[in-house]
Amino acid sequence: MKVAKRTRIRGISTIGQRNRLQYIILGLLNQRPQTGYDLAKAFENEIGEFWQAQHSQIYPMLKRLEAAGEITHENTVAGEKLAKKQYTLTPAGREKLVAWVSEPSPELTPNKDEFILKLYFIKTADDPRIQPMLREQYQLHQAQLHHLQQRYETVFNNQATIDQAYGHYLILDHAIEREAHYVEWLAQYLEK
Amino acid sequence: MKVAKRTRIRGISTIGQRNRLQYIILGLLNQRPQTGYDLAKAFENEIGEFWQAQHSQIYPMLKRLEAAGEITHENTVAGEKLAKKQYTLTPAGREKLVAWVSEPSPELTPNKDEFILKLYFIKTADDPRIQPMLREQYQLHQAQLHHLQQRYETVFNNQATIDQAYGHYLILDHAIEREAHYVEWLAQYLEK
DNA sequence: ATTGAACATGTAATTAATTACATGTTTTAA
DNA sequence: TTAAAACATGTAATTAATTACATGTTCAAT
Repeated sequence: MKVAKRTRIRGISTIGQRNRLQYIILGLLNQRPQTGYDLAKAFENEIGEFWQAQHSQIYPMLKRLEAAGEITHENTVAGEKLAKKQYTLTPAGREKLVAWVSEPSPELTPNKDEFILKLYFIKTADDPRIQPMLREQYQLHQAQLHHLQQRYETVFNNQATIDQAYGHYLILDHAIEREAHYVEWLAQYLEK
Repeated sequence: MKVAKRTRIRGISTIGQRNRLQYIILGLLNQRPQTGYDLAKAFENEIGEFWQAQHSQIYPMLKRLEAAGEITHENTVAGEKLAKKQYTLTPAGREKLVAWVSEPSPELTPNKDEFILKLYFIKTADDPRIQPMLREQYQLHQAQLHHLQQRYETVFNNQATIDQAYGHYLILDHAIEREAHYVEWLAQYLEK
């Protein structure tokens, strides 16, 4: 069996060529049968908070997964003649999904934040660009924090929802904590 | 002038096609003239903490930047005949670097963390996979935290170094805070 | 003397992902 | 009724990045 090799620089591995989209699609189809269009929509909604994919990547991936026997589709027609393909997980697909979730994730992902990258090239504390940059990032992350908090209040307003989507709850909680902490860190270096 | 377009999903933009490597190379050459080999080394050292690039990407990029008039090179020979190309920023290259650092960075970068992605597909709090996953991530991020703290102690052991590499200091401080907070978050959900 | 690690520079093949191109249907609101 | 938004499915072109292929030199340790 072929195993993907990864470059590894002091524990931080590259992330580009791992093809996680296939697992996301399997995971989404495990929730319920869906069309490619539905999956593309999912990337504009909750999963879009932490992963992106366009329909131009999704449709070919659906064909690949079907060719591999991990999903199947059923043709349906909406209205008079609008063709739809409803995709479903096969047992093999479900197995692959479970295997992926169960296997270790021993890699740190580099966070490719352009602001951080720019800071690296600023040498002195009195560089006049620093404060405007901090202010811009403060606004950006403050807004994102509010957005995530609103999502939390909308989605997880009762214990039942948390119980039914516990992983989603965890990662939203994590994202909120991360943004709150980012904002705090920025505030620490912002001049009053 | 052609301007790169970006997809945007509720403020989170994609990051793939932005070609930041060119700016990193300009930034590194601004510090001092260097060879492609030197630049590749830099990605194994401090800049490697938050950005990666292989020599197979660096050498072609150097040619592109030189063709664009942003860098030039000088041939030197080490020992008897080992050819080296020492690259230097041109005024145009320096201008481009300054422009990039100065322009806004109004985008949030999605953090493509595989562990987070897997969590999303776990539905209930009593799923037996959660605790082992949390423990694995705890170890991973604890180790990374220690690594970053050691780097901090090695590199920034005096005020003069902080003053001369203030941006680097900021981002290392940020990375340490981020990891410490990640570890705390994991601990919160770890069963004793 | 020899050998392995580090120095040094490239190209080729492949994959993932983005952006653009392309076409048609159904629903909803003005 | 008509026009725009949303539904629905694809392909093509391009870019960034990874992995592998390819070659040769110099230095340090044995």
